[in-house]
Amino acid sequence: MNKETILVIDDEPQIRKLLEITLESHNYKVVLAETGQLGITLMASHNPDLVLLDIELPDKSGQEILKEVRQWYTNAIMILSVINSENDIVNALDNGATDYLTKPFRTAELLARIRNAIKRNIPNTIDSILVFEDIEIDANARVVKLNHEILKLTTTEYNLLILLAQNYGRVLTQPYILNQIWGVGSQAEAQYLRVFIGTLRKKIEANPTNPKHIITESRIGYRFQ
Amino acid sequence: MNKETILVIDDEPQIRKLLEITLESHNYKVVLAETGQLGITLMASHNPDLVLLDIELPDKSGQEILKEVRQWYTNAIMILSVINSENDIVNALDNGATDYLTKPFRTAELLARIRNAIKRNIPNTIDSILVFEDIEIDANARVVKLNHEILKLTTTEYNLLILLAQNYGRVLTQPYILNQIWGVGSQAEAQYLRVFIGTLRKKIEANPTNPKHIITESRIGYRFQ
DNA sequence: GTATTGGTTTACATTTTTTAAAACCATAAA
DNA sequence: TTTATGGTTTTAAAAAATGTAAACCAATAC
Repeated sequence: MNKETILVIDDEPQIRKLLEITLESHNYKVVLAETGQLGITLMASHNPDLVLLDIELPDKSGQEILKEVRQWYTNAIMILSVINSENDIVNALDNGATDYLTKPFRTAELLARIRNAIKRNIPNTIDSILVFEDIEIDANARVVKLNHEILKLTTTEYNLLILLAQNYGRVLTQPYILNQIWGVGSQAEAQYLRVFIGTLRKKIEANPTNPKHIITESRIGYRFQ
Repeated sequence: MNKETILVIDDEPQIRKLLEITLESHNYKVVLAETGQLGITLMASHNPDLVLLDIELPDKSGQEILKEVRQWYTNAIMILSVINSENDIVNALDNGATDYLTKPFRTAELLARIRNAIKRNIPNTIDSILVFEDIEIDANARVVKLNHEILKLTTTEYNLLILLAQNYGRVLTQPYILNQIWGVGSQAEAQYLRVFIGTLRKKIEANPTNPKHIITESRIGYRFQ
């Protein structure tokens, strides 16, 4: 499964570093922002599963950010703050914060509250469905259909197809594909790729010998269309 | 609009009285319980919008209550406790508490957290009856029928089936299922899942060796159809 | 106390997937 | 025609994941 992404918006470098290390060691993907404005941009571009938001930022107050982003951002926003005033807490919660934790926080509690908050996120219903003539890929459900019939693909086959399909029309080089699917340092295993391209073609091409979807670009790589 | 109902489970009469007055003056309907056992009964009969649960009760620990009722009660449960130990907080949240507030609490903060928690309740009974060919699931009545015959399912079997059925057509990863059914940190117990998938298949599949409903997606998880 | 029920564990058989190697094919350059 | 290059197919072996039966244990009902 994909790692969950957490965006940290805090102006203190030490806090950012601390959170980055803590969260990454618990298998989250971490994105950092130093200012509120950058934070908002990153929320829009990365759509993180959770935002850790410092309420006091140099450029913009956390309360303002909350009001602004709650128009379109629906995942969890947890406030981290040195301020323990009741007024701030009430305002933050009423402005749409999911939770409010005062600094200094305890790590295990923070992590438990993060798990809790992410669990309550409303699952994204915008189905990312890609359709290419007879092939239909629903990345959300992890289901691929050929002529409306569900196809059985192995993990590697599926990952490869997704990679190609998400870059349809574009030639992906062999080293790039190998790195994406088999990880770094697998250039030597260029042979695997041919094997899996072969099995994929057998499953999705009407005529595997004369492929319509997975096109070989000799000496370069492959292209999906 | 109908008044929102809050169930208070606490053994101290002064706290009950205080909460009753505070909450009623903010236009909530309040139900009181002195013991854990009575609290559970009232949760079942009144289905309150939120439960305020003291973690230390004479007859039953709040943690036990949490584990027990989270099988069927989905609205918010807020823990109120004099205990401020990190361990208790983490356990409560991982056992399904919505929030954890230490006594003495501040009234405005409590009210803001209550508003916040109730807002996040998942509205009930939207599509409580699911039908898949020979299988009929009435989540409201907690009844599953196979060819119009009522099936006897254990709690775990039922929860697993509901989880799969509510996400029909979508592949659910093993870690996700484990977290949903057995709680946080149960990835190690991947074996349970196989056993229960097995027993479920025996009960709902015409031919358990060649399942039509619960499909295995090797290395990923399972899909219901 | 005994029986029953449901959840947990263990052990092992079975199946699926991945890796690896080798044989084979097609095409174009020498 | 031969050789080099890249691509495809087949097969075998290894590794990993899945399924199933049965033993075990705790809680509850009788």
